[in-house]
Order: sequence, then structure tokens, then C-alpha cells
Amino acid sequence: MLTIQSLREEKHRILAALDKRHFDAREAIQQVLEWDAVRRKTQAKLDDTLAQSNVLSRKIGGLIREGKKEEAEAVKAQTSSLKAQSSELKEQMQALETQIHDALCHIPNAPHADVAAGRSAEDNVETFRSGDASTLEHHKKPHWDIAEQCQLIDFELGAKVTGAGFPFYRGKGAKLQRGLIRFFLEQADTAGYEEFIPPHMINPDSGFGTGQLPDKEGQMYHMQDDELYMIPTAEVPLTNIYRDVMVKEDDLPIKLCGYTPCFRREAGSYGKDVRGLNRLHQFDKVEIVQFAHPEESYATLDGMVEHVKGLLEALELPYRILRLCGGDMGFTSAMTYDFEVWSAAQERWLEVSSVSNFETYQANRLKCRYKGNDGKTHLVHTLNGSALALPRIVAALLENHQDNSGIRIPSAIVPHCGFKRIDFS
RNA sequence: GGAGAGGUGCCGGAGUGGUAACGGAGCAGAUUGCUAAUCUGUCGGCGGGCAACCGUCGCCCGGGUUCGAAUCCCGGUCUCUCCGCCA
Repeated sequence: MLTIQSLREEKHRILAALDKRHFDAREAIQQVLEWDAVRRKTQAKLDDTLAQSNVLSRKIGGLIREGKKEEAEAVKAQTSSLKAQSSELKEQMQALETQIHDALCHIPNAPHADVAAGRSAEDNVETFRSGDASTLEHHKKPHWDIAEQCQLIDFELGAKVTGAGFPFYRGKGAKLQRGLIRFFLEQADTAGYEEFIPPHMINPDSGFGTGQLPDKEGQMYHMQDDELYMIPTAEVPLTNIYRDVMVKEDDLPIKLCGYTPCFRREAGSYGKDVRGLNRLHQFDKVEIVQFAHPEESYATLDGMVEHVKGLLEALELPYRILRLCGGDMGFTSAMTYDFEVWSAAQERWLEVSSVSNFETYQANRLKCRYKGNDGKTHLVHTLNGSALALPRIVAALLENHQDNSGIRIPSAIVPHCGFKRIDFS
């Protein structure tokens, strides 16, 4: 969430930035600032009351030690009004803090100055394109047909055992999956990201830390008996490693990566969006995460974009990069680049990666800070990106790299999956 | 799942109702002068102040009792030991 301090100091910049999302926060921010002013006055009163009562308590302690019981009782009588006053002030403080917190949780992050205003995906800005997406070869089969024909992925078996959106990968389909994960992890390793295997379930504090709670509660699978959520992305456990941590300024940037399955309920999706591998309830992804110095975080974001570009080049897929407009960005992001690969058979772009800088929005929730050279503590900037999400990559590989007799595996992947082709049987 | 013990600062570790001993590490400053020693300081949140600084809260978390809670009470959580179950 946004910091109160930033609302106090640069309200107008933030309001203008939020306008790019078509989010009018004027009323909410004004309200928060008013509550904050009351809160500060209330605290001054409360502190003063507690100070008085501390003085009296010490006096009582001293008198009792000296054996002056009657005098001590007399002082005790003086404390009752202070006690009533302080408990009332405490209640007011708590109520104000809750109100402020709830209000802040409902204000999205302020987009960076370079983010375009816009309402939907149509206003996104294409910043890069590679490969030929214009040559449409209509003989090409969609990936779901190939997956079935070559026995790579069994959607029906998954539906039987679990439900729609939980496919089985089998044979070369499973090996391709494993090979891609390996390739992505090794590329991340080479780029200096430390590998983690995180838990696949998280508690509510972690869900709040990265912003899935309370806004996106309905998108996560929830174990009610144990109050745990299945992770929708490795971003959640990886970023929460540094929840409530004071890092050393010299240790920045901190670079983490990890492979996990991701679980998403995807409530409300339907039709061609969910055909084949386009949208699943469980899918595999390698995630990269960085904790960066505020002055470096946009250079860091560029570096992460370059990293993902390298992966897509190695996969020899046509792709483009979009800088999302205000209206299409996630709630917590200040700037997001989406990567999309071209699906030759479906003749449309498929999102395979989203790389974002959250600036201090997550760090404020996480309380992840460092002590600067100025001796003060500052929030770090957090960033993350998919590098990469598997299903749509597999879809694009099957559709783009097919010839008359089968699928050619890009040479970068061959050593990791162990075969060069998948032949049509 | 059952029983017991425990959680104090960066680390070790005292503290059974009077407002966090002591020892060590790192860092900073001062001082001595040289394989270093000594002294002082050292954390976080919130609020006030130009600032030095002041107030308040923080002894796993959340409540409660009390003039006053690390200490007593209730709930939770995590760790350890034993038993049970188990890949």
C-alpha cells in the first residue's frame, strides 16, 4: 500500500498518477489525511496521559518501598481518571488506525511517470517486437490437437482425476516440461539469482504482504481447516522471505528465483480463453524476484526485461513486449511489462510473462527496509517477473515450430529435455 | 494425535509484580599508540522538535488483571524432548 508519508508529501503527484488508472482517489486520500491528522493529535494526548500515569506509578512504587502505605493509596486515587482517559484514547487510536489501514488497502499503486494513461489492453504500448508474426500458415494445427495426437498432454484424464484445467503431462510432454523448467532455472542461476524451492501454500500474512489479500482472495484456493492458501505464483513465498526484515544496504540488490506450480481459481473465465493450455488452474512457472535500492530499481526492471528477452530468443519464438497502460496494470504495480508470444494456429498473442516494479508498495506491507547512509530506514523496492510461465510457451512451441512431420525442439532446450523432435505419429 | 519443557536485544544469558543485570560480537566516535587496548554510544514503531533531544509503545503474538506486568491469568503460535502414526 501507499505510505501515509507519501500521501502527505506528494498528494498531487499521486492523484495525477492514479488518474492514469482511471482511479479517482481524491476523496479517499483526503479522508485518510484527515484521519491521520486526528490520529496524530490523539496520540499526543495519549502519550501525555501515559507519561503522567507512569510518573505516578513510579511514585507509588517508591512510597511502598519506603513503607508509606497511606500515601501510596492517596496517589493511587489520582490515577483512576488518567486510566479511564488513556483507555478511551487507546480505543480511538485503534479505530483510526484500522480505518486508515483499510482505506489505504483499497488504493492501488501510483503508476510511474512513463506509464501511459488508459483503460484497457488496447491502450498498452508496444515497446519491442521480434520474429515474424505476420506469416500465417493455415495448415498449422492448434496445440491442443497436437498435444492429443502425440500424447503429450491429457486434458480429459486431468478432468477425470481432478477437474478441468488440471491436465496430465505425459511422455515427451512431461519431459519437455521438465526440460523447460531446467533451462529457465539455469538461465536464472547464470544471471545471479539464488534458487529456492518454496512452500506451495502460504499463510494470510504472506498473502497480505504481496497484495493477494484482501483484493484477490477469490483467485486463490483456500484450505479453510488450516487457514492456508495455495500459491498463485512463487512471487508470494519468495517475496515474503524478506517480510519484517531489515536488510543491509550493501546487500542490495537481492536476487531470488524459484520454480513452483501455480494454482489459480480463474473464476469467471470461459470460452476460447480456456481452451487447451491457454488458461489452467494449475501451471508451472519459474519466477525471478529482486529487492532493489530505490535509486536502482528501474535499471533493475530493465535488466529483468532483458533477461526474459534472452529466454524468448533462445526459444526462437515470435514475441512482443508491451508496457501496460494504467488501466491494465495490476493493483500493486508501478510499472509492468508484459511479454506475449505469437500463437500461429490461434492467430493471437498469448501472455507468457509479466515483469513489474512495485516500488515501495509491497515493501510497505512487508516491512522490508534497509538503513541508508543517512542513518534513516527506508523501504526497499520489490520487483518480480515470470521467467517464464510454461503452458503458453509450450503452446507456442508446438504451434510455431511444427513442420509436416512433427515439432522441432529449439537447440537451447534439447540438452535439457533429451530429444530434438516430437514426431507426429 | 497425546504428554512435558521452553520463546528476553546481533549472540549468550539473568530477571516470580516496582518499570530490562551481566558477558561477548559488529559498527561509530573519543583516547592511547600499534599484530592492539581503553572509554562512550549502539535496536525498532509512532508522535513532537530546525536540531541536540523529549515522550510513548515494544521481553513470540493477541487479550485480561493491576496504580504498575518480562514476571500473574486466558487464547494463539513456534521450537525442543518423549510417546503414537508415518514417506
